Amino acid sequence: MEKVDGRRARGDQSRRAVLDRAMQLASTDGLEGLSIGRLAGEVDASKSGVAALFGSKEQLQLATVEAARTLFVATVIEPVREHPRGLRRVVALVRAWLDYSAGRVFEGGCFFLAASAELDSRPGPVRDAIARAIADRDSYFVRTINQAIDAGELPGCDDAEQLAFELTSLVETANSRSLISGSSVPYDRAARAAAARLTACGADPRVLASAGLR
Amino acid sequence: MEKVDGRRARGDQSRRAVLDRAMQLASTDGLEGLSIGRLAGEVDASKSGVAALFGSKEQLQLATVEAARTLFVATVIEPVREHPRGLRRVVALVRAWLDYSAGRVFEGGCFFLAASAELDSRPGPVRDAIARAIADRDSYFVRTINQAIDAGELPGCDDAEQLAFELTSLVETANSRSLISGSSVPYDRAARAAAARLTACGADPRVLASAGLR
DNA sequence: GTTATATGTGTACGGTCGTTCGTATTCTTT
DNA sequence: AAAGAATACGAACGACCGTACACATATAAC
Repeated sequence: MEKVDGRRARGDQSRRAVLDRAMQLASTDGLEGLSIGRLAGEVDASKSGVAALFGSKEQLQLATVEAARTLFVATVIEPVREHPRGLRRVVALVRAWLDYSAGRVFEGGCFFLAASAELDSRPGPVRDAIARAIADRDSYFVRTINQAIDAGELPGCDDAEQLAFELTSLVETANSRSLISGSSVPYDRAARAAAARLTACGADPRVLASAGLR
Repeated sequence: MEKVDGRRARGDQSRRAVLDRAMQLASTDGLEGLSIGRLAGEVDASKSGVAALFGSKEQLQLATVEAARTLFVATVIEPVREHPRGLRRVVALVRAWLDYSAGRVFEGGCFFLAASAELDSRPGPVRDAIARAIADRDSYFVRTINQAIDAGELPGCDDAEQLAFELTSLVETANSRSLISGSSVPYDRAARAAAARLTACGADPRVLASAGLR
């Protein structure tokens, strides 16, 4: 007998509908490009209604970032956690991250890369939220790599942060280059480079191949 | 006896003043964030005057991209061309590119990375201009690497495009990570990774060290 | 049943935007 | 000297923006 608050339930549903659109819009037009009026039109609601649901544009942007974060975790992180700790999970993460980008879970490619580039130099709560999300993602990546190192599956690697930086750079550049050139080749280049980098660290080629990293 | 057109000379000077500000503004607030009125205020001109100088906002954006391209060439490409062809020039390019980003020639970091991320998914002439500038820069990079390969200075490298992609990804990620985290560490990571990547190709460590790539 | 709370709508306000028009001024061309 | 072109300005336009307020409605809490 869960206590359901019909008001909140309805409101949450409306918020979700708006946020679903807002994430896509923000990934292509930027978080600053979000417009309450336009958003309201796209979900068949009134402008003042949408404004009331979020309070202000900045709060709408923050909610959009949080929704994107949740979607990223559900799409990339959660599935990866089903792989065993160690190298397997590292390569699964790289593969899932590339697929998330290439699969255009967000119309405009990786949400956080777009948002980061947009708000890079614009101080404020929204920028801070983006920075935090990226820092969290980074630290998860580093932890995952460290588990592989601890398991002895990357004997040639002594700096997890450095390796994380390099693998991240491949994924992110594949994303942006694919978008601007309209080609999927960058994803192949990134996968190939990631495989080579991990091989140089002594990773088992069979594990790499199992994730399609060649 | 050069024929000077006082009108055009004056107009060009005004345009230059506007574009100098526009490049900086666009690097932080985006090309879409450019506003004719705001720009006019910052160079002490009238809104309609600035509008007349460029015709339309889109033409102002295109002129801004062209100005940024020229500045990039003057800052990064030209100095690098004074180094001899081959590996020396490759490492000089990587170093100059990192320095251009870290030195904040544009307040918002690399202009083209910011513009590319912003206009990724927004078809139009401005996006096309960005895409062209990036493609040109890429092809120059590939050509430079091929010269080193032809000179036998990268015996372990058989795919210049792949190497260019990887080095580019390091520079660009150093840029964006430095901006969002407010740290210069990413530049060190990128330099270290670039050095390792080139060393793996058989590059002379002394040449790498001469450009501060370690 | 009454009061409080959350969702929604309609309307209006002040502000900024890009663009246009009329006009004055300066410089080039003829 | 006259005509034309390029700068520059001020004013005004219509459109959209975020926000605020009044108000109606539905649900929860008491």
